[in-house]
Amino acid sequence: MKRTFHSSKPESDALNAYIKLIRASENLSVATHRHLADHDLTSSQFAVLETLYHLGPLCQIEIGKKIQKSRGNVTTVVNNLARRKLIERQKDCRDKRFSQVALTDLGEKMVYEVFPHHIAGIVRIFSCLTPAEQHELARLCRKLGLSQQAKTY
Amino acid sequence: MKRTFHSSKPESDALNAYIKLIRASENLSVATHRHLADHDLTSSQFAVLETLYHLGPLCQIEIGKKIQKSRGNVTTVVNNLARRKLIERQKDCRDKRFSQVALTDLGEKMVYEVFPHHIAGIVRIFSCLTPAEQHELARLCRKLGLSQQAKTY
DNA sequence: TAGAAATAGTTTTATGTCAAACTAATATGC
DNA sequence: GCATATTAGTTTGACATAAAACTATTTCTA
Repeated sequence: MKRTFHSSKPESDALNAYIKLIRASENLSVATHRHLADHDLTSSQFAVLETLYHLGPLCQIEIGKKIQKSRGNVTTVVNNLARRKLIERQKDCRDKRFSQVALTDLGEKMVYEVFPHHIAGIVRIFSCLTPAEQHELARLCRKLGLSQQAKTY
Repeated sequence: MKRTFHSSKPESDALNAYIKLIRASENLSVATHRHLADHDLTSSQFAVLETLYHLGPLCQIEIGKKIQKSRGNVTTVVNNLARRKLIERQKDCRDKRFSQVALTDLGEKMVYEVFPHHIAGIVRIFSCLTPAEQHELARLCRKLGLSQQAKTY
């Protein structure tokens, strides 16, 4: 079988970079997810805990902006964390539409437990690249990211 | 608030590269997903169609290896594509455990319709990088990917 | 060759994810 | 001031995803 569409040079260059980047990112996700799963946390749950740790209590819309997820999804993830008493919702008295979401003591403890190992894992994975290579990778990814904000695909 | 864990230089280099790579990849996913959604296809559904187009009929285990997803997930995605008559399951006569999954004519038509635009979108996004930069990005991502296969995080 | 191990696939359970419809509260404009 | 916009959050429906338990079939092995 092995059919394929015709590819010009610019196409195959772009496609190759695309597939390599996607694969690298998927591998990173798998690795980090595996570690977080030891603490029964998903990536999104950890992202919420980490965000609240760094920035303090936030409303759900703000959380959504930080972790780049939809409103409905934030409701789900926050529900699952609240059920485990890792975070708390508090209705804002002034504007009852808002809920302030804050880490509980238990949630903070979880961040302390998980975060250092999380960082160490990432450092270990990236240690196959020299510092210069890490900078260059970051630069290229940033350039790629910026260019997309304008484009509609 | 703005609390943060202490970060050494190697840590912040790795973390910076990590976050930039994840973000770039997420942006790519959003862009491609938006296009595919116009044809009511998810990324996984398209990945299955594309794989079957390139390699011909495969069993579900093989599909799972190609698109890097679990057995159960392949069942789900294949079900959803089969419901729309884009693919067909055929029980293997020799070994009844296997199902050969093949594109239907309708599925092939879908690939022809979607693929060129899909490629064009990727090329457009990556056009913000020079060919040399695209090569370098691919090289760094590949290096990162390879290093992970050995490591347990 | 009969029982055990392995294999392909499905089902179940729990979570994530989005979009769209919805509710409740606040802000705006005439 | 009241009708209308907007905004924060929830709910719903459809799909994705993994892990684990399960079924059916085949292979291995003693």
